[in-house]
Amino acid sequence: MNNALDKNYDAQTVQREMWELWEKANAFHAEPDASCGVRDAGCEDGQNANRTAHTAQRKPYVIVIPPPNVTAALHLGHALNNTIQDVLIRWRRMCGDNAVWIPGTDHAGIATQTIVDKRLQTEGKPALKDYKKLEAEGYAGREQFIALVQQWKDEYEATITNQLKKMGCSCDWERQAFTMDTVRAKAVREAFFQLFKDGLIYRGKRLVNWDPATQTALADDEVEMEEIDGHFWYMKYPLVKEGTEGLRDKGNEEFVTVATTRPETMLGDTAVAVNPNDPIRKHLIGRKVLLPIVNREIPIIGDEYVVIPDPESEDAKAKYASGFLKVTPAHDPNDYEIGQRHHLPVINVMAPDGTISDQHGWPPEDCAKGDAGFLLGMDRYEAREAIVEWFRKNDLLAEVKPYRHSVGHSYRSHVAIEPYLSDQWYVKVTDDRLRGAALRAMADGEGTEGRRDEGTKGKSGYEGQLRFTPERYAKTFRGWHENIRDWCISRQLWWGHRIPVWSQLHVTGHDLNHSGLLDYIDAEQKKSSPTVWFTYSDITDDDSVKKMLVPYVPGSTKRVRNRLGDTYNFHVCLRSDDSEWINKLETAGLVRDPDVLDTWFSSGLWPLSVMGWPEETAELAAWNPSSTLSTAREIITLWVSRMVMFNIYFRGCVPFRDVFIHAMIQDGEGRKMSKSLGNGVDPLDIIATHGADAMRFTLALMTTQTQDVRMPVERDAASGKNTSPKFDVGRNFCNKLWNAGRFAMEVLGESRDGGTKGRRDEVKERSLADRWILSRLARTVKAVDEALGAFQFSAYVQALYDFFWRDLCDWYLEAIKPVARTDTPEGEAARATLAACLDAVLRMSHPVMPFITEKMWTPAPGSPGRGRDRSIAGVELPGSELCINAAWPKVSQKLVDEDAERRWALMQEVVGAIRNIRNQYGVPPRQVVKVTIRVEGIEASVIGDCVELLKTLGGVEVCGIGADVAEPEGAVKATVGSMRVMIEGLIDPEAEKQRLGKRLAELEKSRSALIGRLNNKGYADKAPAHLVQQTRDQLAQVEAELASVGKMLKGLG
RNA sequence: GGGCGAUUAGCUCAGUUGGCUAGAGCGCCUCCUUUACACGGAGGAAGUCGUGGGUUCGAGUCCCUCAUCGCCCACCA
Repeated sequence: MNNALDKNYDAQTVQREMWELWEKANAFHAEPDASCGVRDAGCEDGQNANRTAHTAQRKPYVIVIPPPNVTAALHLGHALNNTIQDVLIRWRRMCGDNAVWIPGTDHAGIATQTIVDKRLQTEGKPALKDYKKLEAEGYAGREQFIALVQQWKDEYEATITNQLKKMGCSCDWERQAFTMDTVRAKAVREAFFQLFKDGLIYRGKRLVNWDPATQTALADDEVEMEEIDGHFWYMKYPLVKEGTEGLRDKGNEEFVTVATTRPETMLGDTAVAVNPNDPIRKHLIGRKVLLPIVNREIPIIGDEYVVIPDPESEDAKAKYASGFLKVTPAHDPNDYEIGQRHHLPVINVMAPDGTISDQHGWPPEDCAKGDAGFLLGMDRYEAREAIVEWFRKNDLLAEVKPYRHSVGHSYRSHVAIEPYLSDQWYVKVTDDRLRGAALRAMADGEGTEGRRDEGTKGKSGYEGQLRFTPERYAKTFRGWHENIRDWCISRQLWWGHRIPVWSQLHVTGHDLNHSGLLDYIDAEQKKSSPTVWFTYSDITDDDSVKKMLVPYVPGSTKRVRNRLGDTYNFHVCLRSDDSEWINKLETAGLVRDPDVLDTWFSSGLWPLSVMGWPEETAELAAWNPSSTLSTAREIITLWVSRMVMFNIYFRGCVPFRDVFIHAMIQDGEGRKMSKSLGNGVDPLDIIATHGADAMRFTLALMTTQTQDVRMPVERDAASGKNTSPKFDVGRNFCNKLWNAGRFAMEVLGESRDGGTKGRRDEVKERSLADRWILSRLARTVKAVDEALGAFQFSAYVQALYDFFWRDLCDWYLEAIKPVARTDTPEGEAARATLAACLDAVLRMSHPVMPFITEKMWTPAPGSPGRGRDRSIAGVELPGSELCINAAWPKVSQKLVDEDAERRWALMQEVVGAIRNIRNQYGVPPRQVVKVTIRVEGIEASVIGDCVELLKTLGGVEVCGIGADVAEPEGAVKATVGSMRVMIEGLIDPEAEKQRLGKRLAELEKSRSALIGRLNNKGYADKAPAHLVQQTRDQLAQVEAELASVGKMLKGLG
């Protein structure tokens, strides 16, 4: 390795070298320290006061990465989030914590499956459809397809890992996890089993968000609303004459008119509703209508959900409403609820692909009663047109109005969601053990109102432990849980954790008993740690639509035994892939559920599963709960919520203490970055053009608490890659740091003491410059600690920037140049101070710019670091081989020196005035000018002590300082507070006299013009007042300048 | 429709219990290749802090109104 820093900073080489150095040192790896966990250590103070560095008892600091989806490479948003996490981890590691950052990836069920399918299609290869066909024919199509997805996953997992490493992420790479690897699979099985056993997982027939394209159910939050230009169709349903039910009186018909945006669902109508408070229509409640096309007779019911029409209303619904609402329980969530309230039949008229069908809940005999046959097999949109056309032809279409409204679309396939009645598995998140616990977990009163069950006496280990930053996101979290519905967890996909349930539907108790299954299960369920658990629903005397699954307790197959004649849907959950049990179940005729789990089920377990749960590992004991979760706000509901509920449920504690919600990165126009817009930026591209440190620095600088980050994107002509000039800031900072380091090392290296001789000097001996810069250092360390503790990454970077560039480089380095290389006490002290400051800067910068700081740490003997202790009085900088492991600087606040700061500020002002004058008069940089300063009182002595500094920084020769120094002839003067700074020799008196004389003439001319105008009676009386005033003001200004110029002329003699 | 956030120099943003003569970076203008750095240095111009009210000795900061933009949630009559 070189002994000195190269002239130019080569980010790419440094990144490679430093990464190898860290890997060789195994610097990222941590082992759990069994003696203490986050949960014991952290409550009283999660942020600071963590100065137990290098002692035996280390506090854990744990971050579990939000696992990126293996669907695609990481983008800038990930770069931001992972920069934040790495900053925190590296900071805490340097503070002496046992810091660990656990990496991993997410299988991202539907997203990955869809992307792989799409790619296969575009490549013209056999795609999902074809494998489904194979599977149907018994040829293991499922396995083959999953193998292809696995390939994709391997590829992208490698890509993502590489990206994170290139960014410098100091994850414990030995602990890399994947949501679908064997350890995580075990956690998923255990969690599912426990929830199943505890009655928190049930099978329900409900309206789900059905994606007819991918043919799977979606969670509520996988549905995106899109504005659609649609129509309102007003359709007339003939009233059945009272007393003549079943007959249609062709001659003298009455109608009710329903309004709908979805005419095709009318096939499944089972009622028409009116508001019981509707004075005009309520009398029709109890009557019946004959549903056109289908000839189904359906009741008119009263339900307050119905909006009473009001054409004047601002509300679109009231404006468009007809007062009659068609009720289609199978195809609309609200109608479904109305149906439940009124015990209406549920008639599903569509197949899973969105075509009209009488095979999925519409009894063929009911369908055959009317004329609906021609619609069977039509796509829902075709059927819509056909039905509208039918109504038109039969003179039953009253009106059509255009209507813009939003419609749910699949976030994957982007087709409109069909509310669809189907059998799905649900987690009963509305249970107080899940939802209630999550609400109670929130800190600072957030969540305490959610505590409804006073029976839970006192705090139970998790309450009030969860804190959001920025705080406002606690509201999002709370609101979500208050309105949550049970969570549909089954997905009709192949890529995912397969649901560990074996079922037999419509089976009699006799059959179950006969196979001996009930005996096996009884025996197993009595064990303290059973492998199987069963539930059933009795479908004999109730339609399965309403019946939920009944979880059963040990020994209670009795009920089935007692009613062997009944028919059941029978479900058995297996805790593990126990082949003996699988054999028993399948012999008995049970079949494994083909569905997989919602991807969020496994990511919800992430903080547990990465620690090896359900095994009682040392990691689990020490590192769950973790310390901080850093994530994007769009994921608070999808992910954070579920982790909190699961962790509390399975382990009785929160999964993490702090949730930091970071900003979103948008493009220059405030749009989301996305592939379709082509405005996405690959972090690797930025690393190539600007360097990893520059990227991290810039991202951290832009991360404020309130604003999303706008990132103007440019296309680099040479590479064709997207980049942004925003990252120049970071690159420039790196460059500056590099060069300041080179300068310092040169100065320290030249001297015999290497900058260590003055280290034990006393404060009183320090020069003003030393006192001042150490005061600034003390303030900076404090500011940086506070910023990082409060997740204020921008403030952290800004404080570094100001101290290093503005104070250290612009002023201190320049100030000490004359003495820095001298073999004097002052020179020694300056070198020690410089070494300490730069060393501290490297340490403080390391979390955000790890590569360059590590590089600058190691190379030269005279340089900071290399195991060398750089401490000086009040500044603790113990030696360390590597920067990554160096102790975080500890600086005494006693170094804050307000007197030195005041003196320095005064000196800076004088220098500023001098420089201003020099610039204005075009004095060449090296030309020394003569300055005289008129100053009184204490300030006189302050400035008097700064003569050398003024000389160095202002390029002046000081001719006089004092209250009554004579004003030099022909001097240029400036006022600084009560001081007067005068520089002579800049003005050629004759030329200046001429210039001023000319100006004097101009001013006098304009003065007489203004006076003339004001003396004009007409003007003074008639012109608008403000104009007159303006003229007066102008005159006053001219007078003032005249006086000034006159004085100057007099001064020139 | 409900909620949250934003609106400060040409651009991107700071401004944490009300005291600001409102800051930074980029860009712009002038000067400078001086032996750490032109990815640099010195200086400069540039804002009635979205609108309209209110509270206060004092408001970018607190309250209300409106406008514009963004996000989240709800909703296929």
